[in-house]
Amino acid sequence: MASDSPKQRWSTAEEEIMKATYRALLRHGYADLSISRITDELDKSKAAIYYHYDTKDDLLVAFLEFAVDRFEETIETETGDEPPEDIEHVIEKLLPLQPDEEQRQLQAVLVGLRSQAVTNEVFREQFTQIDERLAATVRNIVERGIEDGTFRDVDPSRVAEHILATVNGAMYGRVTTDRKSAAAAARVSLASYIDSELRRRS
Amino acid sequence: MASDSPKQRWSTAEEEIMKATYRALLRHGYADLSISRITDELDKSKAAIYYHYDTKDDLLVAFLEFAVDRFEETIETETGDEPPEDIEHVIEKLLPLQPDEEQRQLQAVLVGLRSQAVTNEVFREQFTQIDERLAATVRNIVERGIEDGTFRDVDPSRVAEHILATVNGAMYGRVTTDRKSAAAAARVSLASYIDSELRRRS
DNA sequence: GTCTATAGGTTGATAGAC
DNA sequence: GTCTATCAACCTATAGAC
Repeated sequence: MASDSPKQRWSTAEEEIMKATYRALLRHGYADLSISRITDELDKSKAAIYYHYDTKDDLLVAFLEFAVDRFEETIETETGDEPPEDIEHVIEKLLPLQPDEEQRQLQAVLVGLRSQAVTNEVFREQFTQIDERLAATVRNIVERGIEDGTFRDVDPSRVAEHILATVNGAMYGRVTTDRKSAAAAARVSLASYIDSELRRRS
Repeated sequence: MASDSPKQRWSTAEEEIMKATYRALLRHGYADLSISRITDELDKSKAAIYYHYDTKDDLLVAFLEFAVDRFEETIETETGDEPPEDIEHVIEKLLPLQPDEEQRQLQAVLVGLRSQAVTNEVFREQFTQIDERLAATVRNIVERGIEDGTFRDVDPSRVAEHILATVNGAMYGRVTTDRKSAAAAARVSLASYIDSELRRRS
């Protein structure tokens, strides 16, 4: 009942396994991930992993949740009451102009996991929900902007999907190509779009 | 010397292997691709594959070229002289409103390959070039539009990156989520953006 | 060029001791 | 909960016959 002791999702051992999986994925990528390679990053044996997870698939599903949690923590967005700034804020969280190493790594791992969504239904459901939540966040901001008169009477859903697709695509390009300034260029153009197409002329 | 017999990139046997690899990737995804699984889709033995390709890696690099060729064939764009329509044309090629099964499959395979670009330099260089060519195509159209007065004096490079990111992101979402109408919504909003932000008011 | 057979290594997973 | 030792299955790759 106390305010601390928040229901733990991961025991200490499990969290160590998740972190080792994270490091192994960074080093080898999803296609070359194996239990042995996770063990290489972990101060435990293979059998220890199988004590906590029945199969490799179970471990991967758990890791997907772990990575998604981390992702959604980093974009947790305390939303203000200035729609244009709120949108900028969300975009900066999703597609930082100058991402630090931690952000780049998490995105790289997520892209590896997300590609599995093509053939794995559990993964696809997770990423469907992620995009659903992100689109809803943007849509809500646009709706508020329309109500308070900051934004034109656009279709909030369409605009939200446009923004989400651009941000996702720019991030995708950032981790799968060497086109260093492409993501920033897309972001600048997106901001200018929001300003000119969304914002009501005064 | 004759106009036919264009330098063949793939022998008959090699093309059969590439097509079998394609089918195996569709069925199992990149992470679970093996020579045996390619053989399952092929009327040849494992040894036959190793006669044509020294290692699995060599085969995968060859397949990457094969898939990229197919992709660039499908978007080969006979460009007209009406910039707004040319852009619409390119976008429809990259992100069809109603993709047929063949288009969906090729995109699914490409997303699987592209995720390898995160950890594999050869793959990353290929996708860097693909995006470079696509961005250049869009940029050229925008530049022509500015010159002939159809478009406003926007930054062609930024706008091109914006369009490419949106299209890539919407395609990415299409093959990795179940959000069926998201891609179409993004495309409609993108078209409206091009019309309102790019097109010069008359 | 393609085959069968096989070598040698790694994989996911388990048994049994502590 | 974690360990070592082990297994069968599968993997990439090659040898040698045709």
